[in-house]
Amino acid sequence: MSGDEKQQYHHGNLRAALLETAVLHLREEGIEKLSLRAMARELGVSQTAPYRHFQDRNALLAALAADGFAELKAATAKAAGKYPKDAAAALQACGIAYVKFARSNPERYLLMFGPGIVERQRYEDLVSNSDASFQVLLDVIEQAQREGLFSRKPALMVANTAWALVHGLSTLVIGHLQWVMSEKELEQQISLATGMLVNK
Amino acid sequence: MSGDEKQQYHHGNLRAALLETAVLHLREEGIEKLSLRAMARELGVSQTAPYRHFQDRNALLAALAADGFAELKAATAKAAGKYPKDAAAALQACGIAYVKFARSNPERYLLMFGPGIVERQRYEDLVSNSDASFQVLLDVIEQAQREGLFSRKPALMVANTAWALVHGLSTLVIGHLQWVMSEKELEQQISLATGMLVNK
DNA sequence: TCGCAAATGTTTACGGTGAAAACATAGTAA
DNA sequence: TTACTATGTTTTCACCGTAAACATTTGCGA
Repeated sequence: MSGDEKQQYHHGNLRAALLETAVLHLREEGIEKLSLRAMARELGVSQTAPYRHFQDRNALLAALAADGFAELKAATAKAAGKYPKDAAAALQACGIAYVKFARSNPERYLLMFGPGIVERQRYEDLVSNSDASFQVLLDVIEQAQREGLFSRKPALMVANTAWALVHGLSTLVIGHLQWVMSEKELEQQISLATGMLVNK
Repeated sequence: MSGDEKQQYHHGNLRAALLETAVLHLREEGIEKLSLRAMARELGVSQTAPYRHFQDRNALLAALAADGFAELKAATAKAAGKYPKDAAAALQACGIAYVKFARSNPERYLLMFGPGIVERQRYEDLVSNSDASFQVLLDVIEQAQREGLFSRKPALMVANTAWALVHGLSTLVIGHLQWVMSEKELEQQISLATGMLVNK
């Protein structure tokens, strides 16, 4: 795109630019205030230009959430990958990475799991990215079962439980607790929680 | 007041009526679409009348959430009260009641814990009702510890874990899972989850 | 009982929003 | 060059939240 400042009719990369500034706006003002018009203004583009790239506001939010799930998956997968031979440790690392993601992207996390997007199932890659991020956790759990943990418990229910736990910790840590804590305390909390699951 | 249908200047009970129809609108359309004007119209009242009872839209939502927490507290307390001598059973019952509340009031639940309300701490009874509903769970946990469960673990962290678990199950059951299940399966899932906590 | 203040509604008005429709321009491939 | 397609723009509409000024009712103290 070069460095010259000429006013161009075509922005050149509006879609990406929209998503980028949307993340910023989301972080600073929350979902309710996120306005297509304001973003268009900020990008020096007409108020209806965004509609060339997203069917409507909801679609923009869905894309934002889909990206979020991709990042979440990457973060947890990376953490879990560090302990290929110790599923309990992997689970714990995974949980920590999960909650940290939520903690450092609170508004986006709430968008991903909140009521902000209607008819989510209509957005293919939102669904698939979401499933993929769950799969990471599921894999860890299954690995754990191969190592003898969670014996005689239905795998899926265990995975549900584990996910519920980290998801719950995340949403609570994000906004609804005074007991939000230091990095260190947070890790202890997560360790204790996941530890209770693996029965240590 | 009375039963005659005369057009009256004063509605008589606008505040309560607003909250009531807000619950309905919330259930049917979600928070984003909930509009003061639409509600006013539906109640046959001018579009600015609601502002006599709520400072702004946010305050209305806060009141709605506060009511929700009161109901949640009542539901869990009632469930827990059935097992005064068996904390593990009480915890389980409490969890089931909690998730069922969320499941039957999904939009409201998401309002209570989501980003829909800004500056929650500014609304006194939202904060106090929220705290009170947490207290129910905390009491059960402490009772459990007196019975010897969760030995040698910090009480607060255990409570956090328990809350995270039921909260996580709730939000997941509400909207983000295909594995949303029958009433029976749900209870099994919760039993397994809380069971894993109490180490059974 | 009267009268007045507070509570509750109404009218009007402003600026912001999502979105549809018709039109303009730029880039691309024949 | 020429036509097609992708991308922006202008204009327009129907909403929305909410502030200000005004009206009516109600309830309470004299």
